[in-house]
Amino acid sequence: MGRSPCCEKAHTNKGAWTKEEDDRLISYIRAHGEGSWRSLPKSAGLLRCGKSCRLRWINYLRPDLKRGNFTEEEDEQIIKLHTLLGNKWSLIAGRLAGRTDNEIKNYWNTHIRRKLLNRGIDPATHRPLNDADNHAQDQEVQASAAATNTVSFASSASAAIVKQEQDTSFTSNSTIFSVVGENNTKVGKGTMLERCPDLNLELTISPPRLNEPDEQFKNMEKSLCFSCRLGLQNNNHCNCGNGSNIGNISSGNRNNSTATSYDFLGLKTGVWDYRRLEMKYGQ
DNA sequence: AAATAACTCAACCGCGTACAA
DNA sequence: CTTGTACGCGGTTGAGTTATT
Repeated sequence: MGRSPCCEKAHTNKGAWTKEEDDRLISYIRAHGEGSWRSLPKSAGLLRCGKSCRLRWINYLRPDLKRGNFTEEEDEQIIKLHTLLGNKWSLIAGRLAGRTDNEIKNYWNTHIRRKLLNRGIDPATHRPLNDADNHAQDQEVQASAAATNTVSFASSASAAIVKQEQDTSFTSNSTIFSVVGENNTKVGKGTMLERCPDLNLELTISPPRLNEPDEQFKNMEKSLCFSCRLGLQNNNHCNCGNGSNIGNISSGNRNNSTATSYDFLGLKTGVWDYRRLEMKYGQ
């Protein structure tokens, strides 16, 4: 299928935006709201392509943008989210108020990458540098792991870094969602990984586990909410009390036996929404 | 002070996907 | 079901800025 150009290339400005263009865009969006990017430039009297307008608004002009330097907390949050999601910058940005995907992507490439390299961690895999042997071992074990329907959250990166339980399965009433390590094994509660196994951290949808989990894992599953299991203890979606804030369970009654939906990584989710994730991220 | 290397980040480009016709 | 359009995303580029020699 042929693809039409996103806009008329002729008669459009390119490069840096002028103050006047910014003002026009801001006042137009204030009056008419976001959206209809293709027709916006003409309506707003801008000689820009719609795509360019959208980008300018989202990355620079939006009033809710934070701007300014990233804090240490934000750094760590980005690293943690990148461990889970890989280069899904928009998803990562969704978890950081006032930050854009472009901003985070740039910041990752210019600062955090270097920071991780200085720590001796490969920013692409979150594994210690020169860890090829371990990787081969992990792959071997993975080959024997049981097959499940898989939601691949990150195709390339996705390796867990220390201080995070490898098996972050949680039970949502009738369905078990598992975020499992590549070697499909669990590490006891409180165990710190001394090295970074090449965790795939794929979200899997599978029937409830039949075999009895270890006692310590039963306890862990009872005491930690999904948010905490993802290593996001400090976010405002924690609802188990182990994190800092009251959670954000949208169905209201946490103990209700009916389906419960969670605000997962900024996406209002329930059982069906996980399927949407599968469609989007499944390979 | 000048040259140039390194860095930053706004903007661009191409592709994939959702959706309407 | 097919086709066309619009949008959103991730990778890349390059102009401007800062640091170093």
